[in-house]
Amino acid sequence: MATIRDVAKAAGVSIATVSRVYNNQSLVSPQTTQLILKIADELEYVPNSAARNLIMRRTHTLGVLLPDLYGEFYSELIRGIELVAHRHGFQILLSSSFHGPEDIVMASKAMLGRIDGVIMMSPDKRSMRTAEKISGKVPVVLLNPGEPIEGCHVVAVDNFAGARAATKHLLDLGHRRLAMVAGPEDNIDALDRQEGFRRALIDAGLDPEEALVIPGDFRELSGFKAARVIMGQDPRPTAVFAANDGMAIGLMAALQDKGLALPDDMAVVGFDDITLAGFVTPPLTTVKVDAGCLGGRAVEIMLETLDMEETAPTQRVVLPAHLKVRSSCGIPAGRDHFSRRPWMEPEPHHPEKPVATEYGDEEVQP
Amino acid sequence: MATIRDVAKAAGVSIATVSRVYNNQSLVSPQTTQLILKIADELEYVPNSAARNLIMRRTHTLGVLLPDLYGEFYSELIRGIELVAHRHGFQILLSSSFHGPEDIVMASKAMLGRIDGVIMMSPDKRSMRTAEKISGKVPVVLLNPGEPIEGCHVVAVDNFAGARAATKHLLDLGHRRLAMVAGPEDNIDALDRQEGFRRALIDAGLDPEEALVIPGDFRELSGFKAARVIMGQDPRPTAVFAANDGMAIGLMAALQDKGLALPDDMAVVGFDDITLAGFVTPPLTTVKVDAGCLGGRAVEIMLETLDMEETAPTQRVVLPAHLKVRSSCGIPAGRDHFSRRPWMEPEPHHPEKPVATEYGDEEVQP
DNA sequence: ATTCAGCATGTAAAGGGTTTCATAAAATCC
DNA sequence: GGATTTTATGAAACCCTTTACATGCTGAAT
Repeated sequence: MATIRDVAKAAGVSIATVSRVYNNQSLVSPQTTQLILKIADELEYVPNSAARNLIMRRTHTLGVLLPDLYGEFYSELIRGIELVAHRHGFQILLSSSFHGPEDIVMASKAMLGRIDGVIMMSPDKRSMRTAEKISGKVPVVLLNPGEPIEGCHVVAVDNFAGARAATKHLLDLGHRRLAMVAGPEDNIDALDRQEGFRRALIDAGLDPEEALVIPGDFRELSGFKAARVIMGQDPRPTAVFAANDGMAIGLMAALQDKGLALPDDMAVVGFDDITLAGFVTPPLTTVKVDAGCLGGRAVEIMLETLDMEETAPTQRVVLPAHLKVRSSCGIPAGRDHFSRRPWMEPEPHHPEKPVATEYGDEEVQP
Repeated sequence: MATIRDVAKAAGVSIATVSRVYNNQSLVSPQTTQLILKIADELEYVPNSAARNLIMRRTHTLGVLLPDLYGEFYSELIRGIELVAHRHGFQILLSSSFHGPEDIVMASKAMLGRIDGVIMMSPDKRSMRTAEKISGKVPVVLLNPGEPIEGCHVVAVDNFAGARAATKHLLDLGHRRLAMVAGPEDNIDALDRQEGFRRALIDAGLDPEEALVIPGDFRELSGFKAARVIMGQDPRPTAVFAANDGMAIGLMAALQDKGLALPDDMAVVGFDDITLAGFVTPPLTTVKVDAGCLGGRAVEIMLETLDMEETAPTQRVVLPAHLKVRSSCGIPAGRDHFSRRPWMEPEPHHPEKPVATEYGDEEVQP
């Protein structure tokens, strides 16, 4: 592969001049620039990025560490991250599917020197300690950490409030026997959502210990299987809150298979508002989590931090999780003459429409 | 940040010795190794990856260029890529959301020197030329290219055969007035699927020009909107083939909103077999495309190529697209006593279950 | 004519590692 | 006990760039 030296030799100039053509053309005379560009093209010369990274100490790359990639949540998260990063000329160095804290440490070490910052979402609280190690080297933005980590920015989703609102909605609709399909037991989001559920029950004067909580793993099938447990109850719950939409949809499928009419025989509420949630029948009432926004916001905070040379105070952004009422919870009074899918907008999530500009209603906590 | 020099100085050894501790411990005496490790730990020294990349000419990183990240297909594709890459200690340098061929060239240039190879999926045929430029520098694996490119490996999904089989299935069920919701008109997969649809009609002695083809963009909403066009036809089609599951589900939602009973009033078939396809009601008949496998296989071919120093002959792997019959096409005779979701397996797509070992039925073309 | 600013370019020193080759000390051999 | 091999370490070259500084040159100002 041609190097800057080959080009310099062929053009009869020094490597410094070639370098200047690629970095600051105004420093080189037009004729020389043209000549070098022509020769570089013939030689198919492309500056070696690793070498530039090394000397410039700027990589235009963000490290992204995620616990998993399964499901639309992560899909949208990465999409949001990539979209904003791409817009600023940044690339993404991705690592995922960790088996433990050591694994995640290894991955982050392998990134050092090749990234300008790290955006990480921890699978569990234990692994969160990794962030402390990295934060001494490069800026870190944490996604939904259980608790804040010294020196790291945080962007979080208000899982607790969202779950509480969703549960309250069911209670307001008159339901008294509620069940929940929970997420993975070591997952921070899942835990927060479960807490929100319990809190809403307490708020309503019910005993959260009496509510049926079925373990799940965020996957559709675990929701599907949960139906059997629910159907076996006597008295049977009248409403179910699933910790994410995937499980909610799995649950709905199973309930419908067993002959239940939704939402009349059973109200179901999910969490995340994946795209498909609006397209199942009945449309799923859920809590909207803008995963793309979560990622996009994290990148913006990272880029801000990178722009300032002095270390800035750590930011903490909490994105709201809004209840999105559709039909699966039982159509609220006064809504039944609307189209079944009135929330439909012209072009949701369209690539042209920047995720990053939709943060109007976020709440910033100092 | 501590460098190898700092560690060497603190330990009273040369940088060569420190380097050897991290690369080939057997070259250094146990005592010295312990000392250096201890000091490195105190100094929080981590070898700079950019510097290693530069001199070793090995980055343990794969560049991934994708047209978009929207939807479960890309989600699973990346997941498959990452899973196999991770297992071999590789990281992923991701770039996506391109606005044109120049954009994609820029991105790939920014990767050079930081990657060992490129896995790329082109948004359109035009951009495919980019692959030629890169292939001179690093190995390239193309995902679903329109036509093969000199010097590049190819992993493709048999979109044509899949679409043909899906359409044939509808025809075999007795349907004669078919409609299709097509994908983006410059998208290679979408085009192949449309061709498969046409071919099946021709096979059945029908005129493909008479079949209604509604434009779509692979998103749920475009399927939802297509329902209006379909309902406006007279005589109305009795079956619809959607170019992907997202649009199929959107379509089903709209048809059900309009009061149609599925599959009796209208048969619907999708493409991709996203996880949710099995959980909508009625369960969606579709063509299974294992996106994770597609990505995983691409990584494996890449790693094989990287292992061999001489240039190996380019491989071409075509992954089959199997028809997956569920209920949305009208339950075939003899199936109606089965559970509505008989295909449910214990733990589909579980992370522990390696995507890479499921290639039993792929077809390799020399 | 001299001085000086400004421009185009070259020289050489980083940047942080790996690795070849050389060297000295220790272990092995006869 | 001297020759030879093995082992542990160091010196320096190298990977490919960027950039501070030096140089020579042109043209304007004095």
